[in-house]
Amino acid sequence: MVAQAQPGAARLASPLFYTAPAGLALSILSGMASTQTPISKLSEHIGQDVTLSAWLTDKSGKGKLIFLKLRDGSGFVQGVLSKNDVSEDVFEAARHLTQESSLKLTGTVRADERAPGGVELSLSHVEVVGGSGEYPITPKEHGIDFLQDHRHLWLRHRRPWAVLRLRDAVQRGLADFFHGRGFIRFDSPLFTTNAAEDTTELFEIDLFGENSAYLSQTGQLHAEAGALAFGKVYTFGPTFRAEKSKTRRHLLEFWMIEPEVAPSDHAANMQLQEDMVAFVVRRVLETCAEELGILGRDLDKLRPAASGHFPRVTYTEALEIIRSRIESGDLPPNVAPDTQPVAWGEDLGAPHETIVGSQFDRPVMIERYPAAIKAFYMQPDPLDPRVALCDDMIAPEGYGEIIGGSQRIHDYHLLKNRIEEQGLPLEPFEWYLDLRRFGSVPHAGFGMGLERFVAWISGIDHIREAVAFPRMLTRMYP
RNA sequence: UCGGGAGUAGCUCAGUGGCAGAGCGUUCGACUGUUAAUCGAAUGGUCGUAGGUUCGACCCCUACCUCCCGAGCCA
Repeated sequence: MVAQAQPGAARLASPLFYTAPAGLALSILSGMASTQTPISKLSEHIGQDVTLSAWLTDKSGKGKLIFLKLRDGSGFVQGVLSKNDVSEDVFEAARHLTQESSLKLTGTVRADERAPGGVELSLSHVEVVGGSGEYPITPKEHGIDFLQDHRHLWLRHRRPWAVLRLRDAVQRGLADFFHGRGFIRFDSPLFTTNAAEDTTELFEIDLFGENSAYLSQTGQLHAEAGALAFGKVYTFGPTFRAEKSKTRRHLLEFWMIEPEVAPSDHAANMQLQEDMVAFVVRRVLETCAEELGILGRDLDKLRPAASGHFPRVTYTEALEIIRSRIESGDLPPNVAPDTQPVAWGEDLGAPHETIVGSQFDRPVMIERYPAAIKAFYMQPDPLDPRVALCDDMIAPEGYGEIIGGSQRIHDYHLLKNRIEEQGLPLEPFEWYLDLRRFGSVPHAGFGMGLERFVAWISGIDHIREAVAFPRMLTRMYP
């Protein structure tokens, strides 16, 4: 069970904070705002006295020295408390500080080779703002189930800190990329009445008894309406898939960015994917050295993707790669040795994607899958109608599919036939067919799963860590 | 849904058909440079749940629950 902080102890430790009259509290808070120094800025204040608010992540002692490991959200630093520098009361109280107590500290910033990060605080005063009970996540090892149960607290630790800051950097990079190219953000609804693909993957929502709706599994169809109105749009938001998948690549609720461009075609669509991924990888390499370092990410495995030039292979070529790799017995370590080759017309499984991905040092795009195994809205290749003008982008290092995209059918009759062939009802798609009745044009787009992308960038082995509070078959709490 | 693995102290795990264990954490004490500090002491249990076999079950059997890994499906 989660240990509770003891409010009584906190009040005792800092009576002023809890009992001060409103006016006084306000002046304290405004004073804090003007003098607080974030840990990330400490290196700009060497030799100066600073005040900061932070949480205690760990503590160790050496007789008349106490080392406080501090975190304030912006970064991490060590504070040193020497018995000679502070009053007996402060030193004695510091000896008994508990993990994750929130503190207000005053001290001198000092460059010190012995400190990780090169900067250290010589503390002159420490005051407890909020006490902490027996904090469950210790500096020792924990299992994933325990950590997930305490995700609300686990977020405070280094690894989630690094991953979720990378997620933020990726999201900002994506927004900058698209706006730099004249896209507008155009967000699709989350309640929908029609499935883009298989209805078994939809979460049904009861709407006041009479009607039902579904949680959106893609924003693409509505984004197509946006593209025909604005030219270049992207939707970005949560999507929901009722897949009973228990793998490192699946969430029930995940965030997807879906650009859609009109007019556009298959070739331009693939180039856009490559440019987007390369741009964001470059951005992360430039701005997130600390986060990548905390995660121990091998940057040499990330750098090739920053320079673009992603290989493209057709589905048919991919089958040949898979067949020859299986025949030679040269399989990646995480692919089962009994993996079978794929016959033309069958879909690729995750192990097959891993085999193809392992051929290259950067993402690879597999294009022109058989139309029969792909979604109804994908444009058939005019040179070979058996295949669709579509592609999947496979991340290296076994991270699997991060993007799926296609040129969309722009011909009214062809689209209507495809909907009917799939056994889907026409009525919910009337608005979608309207897009072809009125000034249709070849257009294309794709969807990228944010958490899969972040997992690859971070080098973490499961996408549940790429989102603050993952929603999975076995996880709805906290 | 299918296949494999696991469930014992707050955490990570060992364990044997016959008295329930270790390390870490926590608490107290020592130590002026710790980095998962070290040293000494204290603290800690419905052995996932229910039933069965047995003189005796944490251990063997059955069912169920939960989690982990993989497959399918996908981003």
